[in-house]
Amino acid sequence: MDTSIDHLRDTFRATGRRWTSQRRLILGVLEESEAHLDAETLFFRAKARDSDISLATVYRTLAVLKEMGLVEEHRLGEEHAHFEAVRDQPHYHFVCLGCSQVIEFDAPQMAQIERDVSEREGVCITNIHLRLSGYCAQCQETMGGQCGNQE
Amino acid sequence: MDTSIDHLRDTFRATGRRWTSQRRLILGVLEESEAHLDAETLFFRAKARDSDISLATVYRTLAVLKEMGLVEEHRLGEEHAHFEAVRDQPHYHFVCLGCSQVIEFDAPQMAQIERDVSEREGVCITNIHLRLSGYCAQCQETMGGQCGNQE
DNA sequence: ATTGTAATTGAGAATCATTTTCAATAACTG
DNA sequence: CAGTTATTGAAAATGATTCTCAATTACAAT
Repeated sequence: MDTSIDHLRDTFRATGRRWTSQRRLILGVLEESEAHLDAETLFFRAKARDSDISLATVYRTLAVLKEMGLVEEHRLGEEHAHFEAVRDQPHYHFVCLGCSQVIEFDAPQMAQIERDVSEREGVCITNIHLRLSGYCAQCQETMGGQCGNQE
Repeated sequence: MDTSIDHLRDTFRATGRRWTSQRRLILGVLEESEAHLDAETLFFRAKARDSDISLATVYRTLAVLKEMGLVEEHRLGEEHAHFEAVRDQPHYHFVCLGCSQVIEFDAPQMAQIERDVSEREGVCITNIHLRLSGYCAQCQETMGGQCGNQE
């Protein structure tokens, strides 16, 4: 039978890439994690299972997985990138400026925006990044109900 | 009379900040530029008028202007940040993966998304970053009509 | 205007995330 | 199994941004 892992391996081979233990490992960690891992966190989780893996390999593998459309990169804060395995339905992110928690949400209106912009500007859209920021319910309480305007 | 520049100076003073020639210069360059300058470009344009200004001051000033809500920072590519003076109506960005051109657009549907998310999640939203990427009309032609899916 | 003070500056060093180099290794091909 | 070459680990390199520190300068109070 043709498992999803087998299929993945073939996808790698078909593009002249190799299906290495490091790549299997990194993809595994990504898929079984809550989303939004940064490279460092991913590196430590991978290292727990293969103490020889290097941070450079993590970055290289993430680049390959992005190229293959299996992983998305997000800038949730200004600092460093976060990565998540691509899932079926698209989703967007809210980041709390107080506690840094990330809330995922869907927004059906995006489809319309995409259509509008494509048509109006004649462009072809392949990626959508929507990031809202502000304060989550708890942080609003802590701050006494105010809700400023800095990022 | 109370010009907008006078008002700006007072805003600086009121928060214990100083209204320096460097800050005036940087704000000036930002406001008379097409949007989306990166720090380096801004630095060179400022340097043309004050050869002593340093890149560190550009970054420091941008940080202050962001804090004051006068400037927004965007990640239009993965590499470095771009900055633009805040204008009245919000707008969003499309970035062409072929030629890197940036197209600004408005999306009235965002207001509804903002309301939906605020209510559903109990959050308070202070910032919205929407970035679409893909291929502009010209780049689509050059590539022969295909429109892939990598960022 | 003069002076004291504290914010700001320029220059360069430092930091942080990420990428590259290079020799050694290991995945695939025949 | 052997040859080719993509991939790897380690460390150096890069690029963007931030920090350090002594010198300067804006502002407030004389």
